[in-house]
Amino acid sequence: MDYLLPNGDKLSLPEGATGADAAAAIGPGLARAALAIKVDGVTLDLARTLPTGGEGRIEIITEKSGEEALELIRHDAAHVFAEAMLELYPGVQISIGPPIENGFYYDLDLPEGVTINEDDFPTIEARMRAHIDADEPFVREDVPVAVALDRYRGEGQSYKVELIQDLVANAPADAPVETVSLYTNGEFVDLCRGPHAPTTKRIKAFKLQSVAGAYWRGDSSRKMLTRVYGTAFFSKQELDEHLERLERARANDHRRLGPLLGMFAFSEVSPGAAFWFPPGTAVFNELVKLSREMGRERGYVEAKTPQVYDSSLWKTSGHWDKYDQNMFVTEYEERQMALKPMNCPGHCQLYSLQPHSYRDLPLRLWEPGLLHRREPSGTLHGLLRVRHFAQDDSHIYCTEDQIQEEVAGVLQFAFDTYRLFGLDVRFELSTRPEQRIGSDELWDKSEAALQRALESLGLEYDLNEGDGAFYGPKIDIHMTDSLGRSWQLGTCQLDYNMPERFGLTYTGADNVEHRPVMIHRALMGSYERFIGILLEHFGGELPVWLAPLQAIVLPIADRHNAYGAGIRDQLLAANIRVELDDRTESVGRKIRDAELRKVPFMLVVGDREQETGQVGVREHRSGDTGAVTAEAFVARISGLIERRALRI
RNA sequence: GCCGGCUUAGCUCAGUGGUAGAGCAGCGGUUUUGUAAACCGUUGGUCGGGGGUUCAAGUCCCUCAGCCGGCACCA
Repeated sequence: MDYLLPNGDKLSLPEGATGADAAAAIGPGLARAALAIKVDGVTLDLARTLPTGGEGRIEIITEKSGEEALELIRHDAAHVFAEAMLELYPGVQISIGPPIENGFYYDLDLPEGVTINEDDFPTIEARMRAHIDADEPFVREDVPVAVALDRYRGEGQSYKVELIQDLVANAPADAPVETVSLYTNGEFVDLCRGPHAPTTKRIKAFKLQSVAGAYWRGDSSRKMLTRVYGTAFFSKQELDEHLERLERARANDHRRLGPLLGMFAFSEVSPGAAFWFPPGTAVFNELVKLSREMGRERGYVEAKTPQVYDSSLWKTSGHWDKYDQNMFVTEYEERQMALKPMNCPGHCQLYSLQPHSYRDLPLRLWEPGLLHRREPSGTLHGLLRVRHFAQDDSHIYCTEDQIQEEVAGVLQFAFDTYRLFGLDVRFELSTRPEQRIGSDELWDKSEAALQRALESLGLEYDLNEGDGAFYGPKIDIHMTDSLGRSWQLGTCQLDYNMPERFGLTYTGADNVEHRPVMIHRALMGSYERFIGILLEHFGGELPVWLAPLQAIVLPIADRHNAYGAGIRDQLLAANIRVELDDRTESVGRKIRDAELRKVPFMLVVGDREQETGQVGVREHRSGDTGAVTAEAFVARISGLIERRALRI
């Protein structure tokens, strides 16, 4: 059969040829370098017979193939890890061990009373190293289901038994599962779909990284297994670089930067709630001001609603049933009250307190509302997951005909917002879940409206089928933190349900009462989370308009303090966040301290500046940029702040 | 909430079951400084809280809390 190579060349191979044969036919160097072969987009072991039929496009996977190649040896490393664990901890039950982004993990059920921690890694790694040095081939074997079941029952590997049983049970009727594939390396046999590299020796560098708990099958009602994370590379150097990258990323952790910049801190007396120092509060308020200004330009109107509500409101909204575990509830004068975890019920109440005409719609209510959510202790994470936060929250009440335009407006607004920060965000469209309310026709219409809005703006998005809210589909905006963890920022959700529950109406042109549709939207999400993400994105070097401290005046000697104070006052008068460093310290010291605080502008003033009415401007990281008059500097920084410039 | 780890001065961290330490910060003094750390001195601790073992606990055990890494959760 003729196969097609990536460069367009044809490769003729006899019937029954394997991937290894293909690589050898191309050249001996490639034969040595080959890890696996990709046929029509499917990666296979080199030892497997090449499929006939199909287009026959083949590509040899080598170390140079990037992620696909790394995935192979990381998966290999997971097997070697399990192999080592079975030897070191008799009675351990193994479950699954896939490659993941940047590494692999393996979930194990350790024998009763046995735990492992990072101190055990050197021993385990040494055992893994021995298996890698032994150059054990990975051998695939397809065996009948009954054989595999017998094998794992005999070994007491109940998780493997369950996996096989589920494979059989979940197979489609027209393609029943009769065999499963086992991969053997050394004495170790693992139920595995593959593919794998030819031998363990292809793992050139690896490291176990952390141990964690993980529920079997991701189900919190099932047993918690022990998960070990690790990674593997084709060279020690790449591994070291990877570990250094992780180390450097920690420098951008907002939990480190926030206190360093004097922005916020946390205290045991209120876990999951930030204490905002004045400089952090200034940053927070800049963002609120931004959403207020941008909203006003786009027809949003600001409202204020209460913090604490009678349980009847939460019963009406449905939170009392579905969300009670996540609310702070209190009681007084024999009434049950709860702090609001969301703004929408309050906004619906506000809507219902006045009559509405179709002429009022769309009504775009905005409130930077303070929320409290009783988040489980294990979920808290700096500013990114808190119990107390404020959302740039809006609820748009509109007619069905207005949905399309309103959603497009929200997305454009989101786009405009994120562009200001240079953030590269991901949009995700989540469609109808299995458990839902409303007719399919309504869902068709809602999903189409969201999709059209995304496409009309040319936004790329991922589709999350079945992940919508029970009352409507949604578009979420995601971004990753310094360590690559994904967080949801903004959201735009269509909701036919809550207006119904609250009996909201408007009088149409036909003088008949109609039900408005509601769009929940938040763009930054919570200001807390947004600030956390911004800090990590900018590594603490926020744009001037957002910087907690925008400029600092550094007198060279004490005799310049009075002049410096004058400069500071001039900047204060122009609404610039500025300090005077009049400590009895050398300029070098003052500059170093200001650099560490990442202050965008340092204004050095000495004899020369004092005589000419100037300031010596030093920019964070760029260094001395020369002297200008104080007025010229104020004009420059004010301009940067006013137009919210991303860069100096 | 669950699994594992961690918690010593404001911060970063040392500290064999036997007298709690260093650097930085802070404070006091000297120096008056020209673009990333002047010099000298000095304050500062219920060793996260509580309980236990022991002649003796920062160190060992139990427990609670917070934090870190994951898992589940994120309406």
